[in-house]
Order: sequence, then C-alpha cells, then structure tokens
Amino acid sequence: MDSLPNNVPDCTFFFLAKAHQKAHGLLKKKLIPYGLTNMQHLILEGIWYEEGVTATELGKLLILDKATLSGIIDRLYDGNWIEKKPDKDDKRVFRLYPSEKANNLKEELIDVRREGNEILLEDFTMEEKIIFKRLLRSLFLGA
Amino acid sequence: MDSLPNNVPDCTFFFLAKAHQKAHGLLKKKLIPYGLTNMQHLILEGIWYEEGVTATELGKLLILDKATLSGIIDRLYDGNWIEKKPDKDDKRVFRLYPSEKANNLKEELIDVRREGNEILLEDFTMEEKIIFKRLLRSLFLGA
DNA sequence: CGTTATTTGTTCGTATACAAAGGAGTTTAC
DNA sequence: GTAAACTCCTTTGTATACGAACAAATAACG
Repeated sequence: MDSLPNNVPDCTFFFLAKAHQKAHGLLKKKLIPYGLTNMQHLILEGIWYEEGVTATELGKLLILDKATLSGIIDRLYDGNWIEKKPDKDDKRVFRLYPSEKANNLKEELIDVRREGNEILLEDFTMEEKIIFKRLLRSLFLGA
Repeated sequence: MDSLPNNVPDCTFFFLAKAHQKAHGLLKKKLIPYGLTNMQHLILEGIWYEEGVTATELGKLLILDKATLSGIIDRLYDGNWIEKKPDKDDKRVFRLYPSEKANNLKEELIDVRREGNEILLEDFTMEEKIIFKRLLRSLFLGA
C-alpha cells in the first residue's frame, strides 16, 4: 500500500481535514514554548482585537461553540493570560481582558501567527496564496 | 461587534480551521442517520479501499495517529461495522474487514460522501473546484 | 407586574487528536 | 541464540468540538 497521494480519492472533506491537520500541527509547535494551544492563542487574539468582549461575542466572532469556549476561557484564565470582569448591567455576563503577562508577549505572539502563515504557504505563488485564501473564505463564510 | 468576515484578520490558519469546521459539520449531519461519525466513515472507506489492512497501514494511508485510530476502530467494531482477524504471521497485528452490515450500505455510504463533496463546493465554478483541491493537496502533501 | 420566552454561561457525554509511556511480539546484530 | 532495537497496538492525560440539558438572569408581553 502506497503512502497516500495517488490512492486517496478526490475528496474535499479529506483534503480539508488534512490541510487543517498540517496547519494546526505547524502552529502548535510554534506555540509550545509559550504554553499556549492554538485555540487559546486564537481566543487571546480575539480579546486583543476587542478588549472587554463577552464569551458570546467571541463565539460569534470566531465561530466557536459556547461549550467549547467555556473550557478554553477557563484554561486561559488558569494560565493567567486573561482577566474576567463582571458586566455592570448583566449579571450573567463577564467581560474578558488580556492580562499583563499576555500584553507583554502581545507583539511576539501575533508574530508567531504571522510567521506561521508565511511558512504554511511558502510554496505557493503570490497568486495562489490570494486565490487559496479567497476560496477558503467563500467556503466557510457560507454560500 | 460585527459577525466576522471583515474583522477577522487575514489568517490562513483560521480560514482553514473554519472551512474544515464547516465541511465537517456538513458531512456529520449526513452521517447521523447511519450512526457513523466522519472519522468512522473515513476509516470504513479506507477498509473498503483495501480489505485486510492493518491499523498501522490505515494510519499511514489516511495520515492518522495510531492512538486516534485505536479508539475509532474500537467503536467501528462495537457498532458491528468491521471485523478484526488476527494476522497469521504477526501476532501483534490484526487485519480489518468490512462487516456484512457495512457492505450492505457500501454504495449508499460512498454516495453520501460524494454528494456531500458536491454540496460543499456547489458555489465554486468548475475551475475553482479544481484549483482549490489542487492547492489543498499540495498544502498537506508537504512542500 | 407577573408569566413566558430568550439569553448567557456551565456541565455532561461522546468523539476526535496527539504526545508519551507501556506491554507484547518481532527483527537485528554480534 | 539472545540481548538490544524496533514495531504494533493500547492506554493515559490533556485539549478541542459540539449537542443537550441546566441554572440564573433578563427581556417580552399580555
């Protein structure tokens, strides 16, 4: 049995899963030194993008299930990456802010993602990169 | 805070994760009636592709961690989708075969994937479909 | 204003992922 | 031939995913 390329059927589900698997693994390695997982890093960037967001807002912004978010936020909090402050009006809600520890690493952590992105697509031509990202976007942004 | 499209940074990691998330969800729904998960379905197709494969071979073919495979194979076995037969020469190995139940649904299950693939890319032009799959392949098949 | 509907976040159950370590079996090497 | 090296599969621990059910709180509405 060969490795895979020629055998694997022409299945986009599979291709997407494997492309994601590879990308995920690439970023994962780069984040290990920081003790952050990919998702934790993503949520942290979401909080930097809009300090004081609520879990629900983050879920909509990043298309994440609230149940999934709950755990990630817990671990970010336990790792001292974020702070939780109760909302003044709504007692159900708490708002999320980056911790000092997080802010000290902000530029560095954002660079990790930026560099990772470059490495991920380093073998694509400029045109391919643009097309690829456009197609990915149009795919998940729903037809 | 808007939904996301315009806000989300130009991050391929994110795009890939979300495209995969959407594709995964689409196929997942189509498989619920059969009581199969996406991964179980994929492994089953791998076994149809080469009856008698070993777990290690499947892992290489489908780029799956052996630890992950172990559990999926267990559940496929528990669900009576596959049979496990010990290898004649190597006592560590068992070979996997589809069950009668699986074979009775073979065409139908393969169609589920085929149709899912079409729906997934239905808004792409023929050219876009080809380019998209080519780029995904070249991405995960390594530089 | 009080009952119903909705919303926010948590918890539970199940299924991936995957690193790491372990047990059993097989192959290499000297 | 046997100890070291290697391979196959399982198990353990941690982190997503996500449907479903829940408690608490807020909004809607008659």
